[in-house]
Amino acid sequence: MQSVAATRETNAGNGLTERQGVVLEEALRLLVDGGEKALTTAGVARAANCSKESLYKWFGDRDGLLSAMIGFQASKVRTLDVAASALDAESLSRHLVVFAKDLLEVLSGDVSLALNRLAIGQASREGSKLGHMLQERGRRQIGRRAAALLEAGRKAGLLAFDDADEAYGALYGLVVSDWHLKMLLGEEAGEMKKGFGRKAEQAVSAFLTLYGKTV
Amino acid sequence: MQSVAATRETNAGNGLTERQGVVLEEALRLLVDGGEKALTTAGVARAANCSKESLYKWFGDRDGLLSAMIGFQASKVRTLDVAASALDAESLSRHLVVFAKDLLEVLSGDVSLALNRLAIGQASREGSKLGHMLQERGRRQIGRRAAALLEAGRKAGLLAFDDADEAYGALYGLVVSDWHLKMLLGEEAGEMKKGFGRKAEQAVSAFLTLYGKTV
DNA sequence: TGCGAACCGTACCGTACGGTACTGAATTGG
DNA sequence: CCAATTCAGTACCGTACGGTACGGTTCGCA
Repeated sequence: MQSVAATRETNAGNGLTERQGVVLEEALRLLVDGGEKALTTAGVARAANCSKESLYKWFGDRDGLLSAMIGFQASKVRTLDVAASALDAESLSRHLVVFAKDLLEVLSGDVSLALNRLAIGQASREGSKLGHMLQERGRRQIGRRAAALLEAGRKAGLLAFDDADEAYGALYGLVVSDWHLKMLLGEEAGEMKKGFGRKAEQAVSAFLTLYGKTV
Repeated sequence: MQSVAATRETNAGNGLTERQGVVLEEALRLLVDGGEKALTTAGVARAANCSKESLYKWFGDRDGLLSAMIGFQASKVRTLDVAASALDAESLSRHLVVFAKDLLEVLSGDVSLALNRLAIGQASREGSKLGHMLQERGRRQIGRRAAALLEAGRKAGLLAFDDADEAYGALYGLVVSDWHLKMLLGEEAGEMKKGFGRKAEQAVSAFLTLYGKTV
């Protein structure tokens, strides 16, 4: 990085320089590969070719680094808004299946699993600050996408529910079941990914049986 | 263990002396209170009034202690077998609701959450040995209870499903949804426990809509 | 050309943890 | 009453980590 013009925050509204983004990327790679234990300040500095002093200047302390990693990763995942096109029963079903597959893909991603493990590990102490961040910045996003989809389905007379949260909870549970926990516990994700398509279709079919208006 | 007479394993078939059981109990308390970071060998020794040397003699190393803790806790949770009584639609529903509530109670328990957090934290490295233990000794138990219940329902002509695992997956998902993850991430469990009853009934109702034979 | 800011690389410090070794007390069996 | 075993308590060692300080270098800027 050189002249301040080029160093200026190029990374959305994060207040992060691109150099810092590169460092966070490297830190995420370390976390994914070796878990929290591998995420040492010296290790990050070595991997990213920066000095520990810079790390502390940019992120304050180790916890600040962790928070920045979660915020950084969340900022990269933009949930595309559903084009509120006219829905019929068939297109709603297709949209739901796509959503279900995306959900499974996101939850089984390397970085997602690593960050969830990190936040869960820190949940006992420290008031679960990271847990709230992950919940807010991650789940809320995909939850909004689902809520919009469900609401559109209801507006189109294709779905019937009183409580949108309850309906979303059912959809989430049918799609994810205990797969997420199994993956967090270390079950090989590679073997399970093949079943995502079938699982998504089954879950959506069941969800429509519960909440669909069409017979 | 020495003269084998006085020190004999009094704790089921675990090969554990009762003294060792007390130590593990204390270790679990430390883990629940302060997370993995609080579970130091010196801390356990101090809390349990034993020497570090004894800890290493009994459990080998720190990982052995962790494994022993999981095995010890699992050995205390005995899943009562369902009395294969004659089922009608109403009693099946009641049994399912009880199962759902028990499931939520177990998953939201202090020790369960702490051990799951511990195993998840260790999942990245070490081939997730603890994760498999937890999966095998914990989930398998309650899964068997559910499988027996579902099978009884099918035998009685009250449930219709081809794949028992799939049906159980749906039941689990409808009951638990994302509550488990939220609690693992540090969401206050106290506030949520009030909703367990309603949640269980809703989930069972939905499950019977999907897999019940009675109209 | 000289100044200052940012930064890399490394050395350093205090601490805390896992694991081992030793000592003295208690208990047991003969 | 004595010898043997176990164990608590403590001291100790090596290591690794979080955090800080410093020398040297690059680069923009005047």
